[in-house]
Amino acid sequence: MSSPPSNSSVRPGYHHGDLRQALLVSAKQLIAEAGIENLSLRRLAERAGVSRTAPYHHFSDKNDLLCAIAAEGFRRRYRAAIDSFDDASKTMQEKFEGFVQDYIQFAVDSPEEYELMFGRSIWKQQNSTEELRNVAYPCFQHQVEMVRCWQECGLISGDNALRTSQVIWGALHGMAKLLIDGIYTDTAQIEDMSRCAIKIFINKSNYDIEI
Amino acid sequence: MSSPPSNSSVRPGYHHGDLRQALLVSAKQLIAEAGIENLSLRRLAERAGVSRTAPYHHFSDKNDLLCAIAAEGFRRRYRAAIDSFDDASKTMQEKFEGFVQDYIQFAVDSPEEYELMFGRSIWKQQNSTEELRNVAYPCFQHQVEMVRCWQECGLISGDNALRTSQVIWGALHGMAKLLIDGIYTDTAQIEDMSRCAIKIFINKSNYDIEI
DNA sequence: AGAGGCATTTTGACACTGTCAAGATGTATT
DNA sequence: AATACATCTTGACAGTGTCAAAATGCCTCT
Repeated sequence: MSSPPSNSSVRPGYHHGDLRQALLVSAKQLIAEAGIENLSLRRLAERAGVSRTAPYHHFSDKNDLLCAIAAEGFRRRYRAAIDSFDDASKTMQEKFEGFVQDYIQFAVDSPEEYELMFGRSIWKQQNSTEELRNVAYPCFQHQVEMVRCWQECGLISGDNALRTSQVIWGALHGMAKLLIDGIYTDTAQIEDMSRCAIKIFINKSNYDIEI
Repeated sequence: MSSPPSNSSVRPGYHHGDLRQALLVSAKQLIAEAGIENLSLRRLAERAGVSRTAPYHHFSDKNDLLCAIAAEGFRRRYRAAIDSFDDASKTMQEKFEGFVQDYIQFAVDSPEEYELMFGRSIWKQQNSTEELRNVAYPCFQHQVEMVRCWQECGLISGDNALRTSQVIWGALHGMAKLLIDGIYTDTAQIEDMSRCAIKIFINKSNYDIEI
């Protein structure tokens, strides 16, 4: 078969081929293995077979690299969220329940990636790249719009979608953080916690279908 | 006046006097100024006027130092929480509202201390000291007990105090984190957010007093 | 084809960091 | 006074992010 024109990682273009992509791949791998705090550009370079400072011609900064990885994650999450919410075969309540459970599950399944995407390191001060903001903010905005829908159909009470969304996201983010940071140590409670959160946020009058 | 026997920081006991205490004080100061990630034992030692490795005779580790500071913070928070909840002049609803607002306010006022106490660095893996756990867990437990009270008096719905407490704490922790980590950038919304959270968590039937 | 320009990579260096091993210093106890 | 012990210092090692300058290879233009 002839190689497809869009894919990379095979053609040796210049010196290395596609260092930028290789670095991103290795970085994600290293982060998943040992956590963000154990990611070093030097080891990354070594693993890619280049010298210590080679990465600096593809990322201005270590922070820049982290932002790029996070941006990738946001793009993926955004698409998944949209696909899930636009699934016509699901009721509004199912969509909300799915949103809650998927959110927590993502954090628990990929704690290091979650830590990177929503952690302070890339958001603190002026650390966030413009690219990161451009892809993350729509992702956040989408959550507000979903909450607005759930409010309009009566599933969730309240009129201010932004405030309500901030509280709900806060709850999911907080539970996720407490879990993956090691404060909530009993991971067997995850499902129960999610259910409890759903119960609290959904209008009582609408919540007589389930168990 | 003769110096009181309990206080320290004045008497030059051995070489330095009370290095351990001096390090804790300087560390808290440095953290408040520049954040946890910018705290280095070396600069700490320099500021205390001792050599780079002197701190290692009072703390086995950098992590050990951080845990000690966090433990101090938990002791203070625990006392404040108890004092507030045991205040007989406040209604149950006032206590809950105070709990929510105080929690967020503490995080916003002392973001670096909050980050240290509830951040991953001291909780991840086996990082937490036994001393830290011994003082932090009762603090967490107290929150569960408060929620149980609020449930028993009908202010908050649900029967499982632990689960409900996990969700409520999660929400507060999440909102606090999103604020101090720089994802929620508009700090003017703090009060509104707190109010919205209170409204969501309090039983609707009980919530006809306020505005 | 040759030459210049440019992206890419490397080597060297600097200023940091946490932490260990040995030795020196002072305090307290016998 | 001598010995034991806590405390502190010096030196060293292995890391880290990042900059400056030099080297290398690819592409394009003449």
